Amino acid sequence: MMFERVLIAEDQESTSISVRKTIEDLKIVASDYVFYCDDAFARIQKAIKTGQPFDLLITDLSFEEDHHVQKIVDGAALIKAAKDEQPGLKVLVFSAEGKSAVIDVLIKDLGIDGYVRKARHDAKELKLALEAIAEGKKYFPAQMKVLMKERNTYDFTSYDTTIIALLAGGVKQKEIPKHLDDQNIKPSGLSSIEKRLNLIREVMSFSTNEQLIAYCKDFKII
Amino acid sequence: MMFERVLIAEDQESTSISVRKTIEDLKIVASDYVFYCDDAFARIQKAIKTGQPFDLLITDLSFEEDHHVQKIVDGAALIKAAKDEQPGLKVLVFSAEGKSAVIDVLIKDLGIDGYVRKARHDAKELKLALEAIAEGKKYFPAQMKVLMKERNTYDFTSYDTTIIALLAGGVKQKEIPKHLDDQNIKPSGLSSIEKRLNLIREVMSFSTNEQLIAYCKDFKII
DNA sequence: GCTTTCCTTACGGGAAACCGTAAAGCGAGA
DNA sequence: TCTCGCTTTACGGTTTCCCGTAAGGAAAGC
Repeated sequence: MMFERVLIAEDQESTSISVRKTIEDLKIVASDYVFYCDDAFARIQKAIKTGQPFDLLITDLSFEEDHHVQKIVDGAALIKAAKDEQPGLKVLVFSAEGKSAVIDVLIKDLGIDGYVRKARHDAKELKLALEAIAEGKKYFPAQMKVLMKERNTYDFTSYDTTIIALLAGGVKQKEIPKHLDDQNIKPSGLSSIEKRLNLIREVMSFSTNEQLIAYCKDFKII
Repeated sequence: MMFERVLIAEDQESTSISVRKTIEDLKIVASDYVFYCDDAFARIQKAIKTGQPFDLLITDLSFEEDHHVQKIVDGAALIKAAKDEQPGLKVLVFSAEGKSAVIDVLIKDLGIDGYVRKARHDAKELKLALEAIAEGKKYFPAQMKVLMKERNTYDFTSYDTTIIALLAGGVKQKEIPKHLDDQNIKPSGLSSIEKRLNLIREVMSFSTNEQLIAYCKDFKII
């Protein structure tokens, strides 16, 4: 049983058009689309009030900022808000984002039903995902699992990425303890930070912090 | 006088579909589309041989790698190869890339005719760009000029990027002179390298090398 | 030929980062 | 409460990096 009412939140007009086309191909007539998260949330609320809630939300993750100031600024926040309002709402994420950590959170914390990466054959995948979710299944493509494995050379904890992000932001090592204290992150001792960095470099066979930063940028860890 | 023969190089199927739709709306019937740069180049060559060369190439910048190994891996290289083969070919870049100094290179070195950023209203912009280029004009939206102004004034020389790339590769500063000597790059003195890095950091208001590496990765300078 | 100027290199003091070791904290369990 | 085990911190010695100054060297101009 295919969906009846679908909402598309996607800021790239060109992508939005394609998604709508895919939806139409599946004979779904009651779809709606928006370019801003706040609009999406408003539509969801209104649909509930009028007794015709959406069955499915298809949303991007990153929305570009513009003059139009928004309360909800990205897809993750939109999903959270939407689920609070309508827990049974199915959610399909359609994004160019490839970072496994991000997607992991979406699955575990927000309970999304599917994920399609913007890439070659994404339109076909979108269709497959819609069909799968309509049948009550989840849809997470194989290539994603591959990505998760490939990136597993070392598990960067949020502690690691915090430190690395500070370094990349120009903060000197010996000043990192202050920053961590401000955020109530422990351990905050300089030695602990040194040790942690040393461990990471050793495991990854890096000789310098510069190399580490380059790696993290390449793999979108920060 | 609108284009007659248009080639679309875009790896995201969903985006490709939209671009094709826009093209059709403009009554262009002889369009062709591909998902890989190598295919695009082959089509261009073939079209020349059969006496029906393309008028316009619409291309993305970044193409995702997959099992299919390619000689040409990104849009910039494709444009270069295409222009070598057919100097008169008009080129419109359609990409999500927003900040990069790469765009500057595209305009100055590759002589592209237009640039449309994947964002809200990109489909409408695409249409405007096509009309402008068809009239022999260039199309670079206002928002990009702002970005170009905001862009940092520092020009990274190939010397700079060589050094920075070495750092990002894990080479220690004091070992860089050897590497430069091996490549017959002068100056190779440690002091010169230190001075150079110091200058860059000062101009860009960076406090550490880590921050510099992060910046260069973000802006695809290395 | 001889400055002048600019660029490169050499050197040295001081700061930061690196790394091993030892001490201090802290929770779990007897 | 005390001990055990683990984690965090503190503290040195060493290396590397940072940065100012001065010496060397080549090209341009008079």
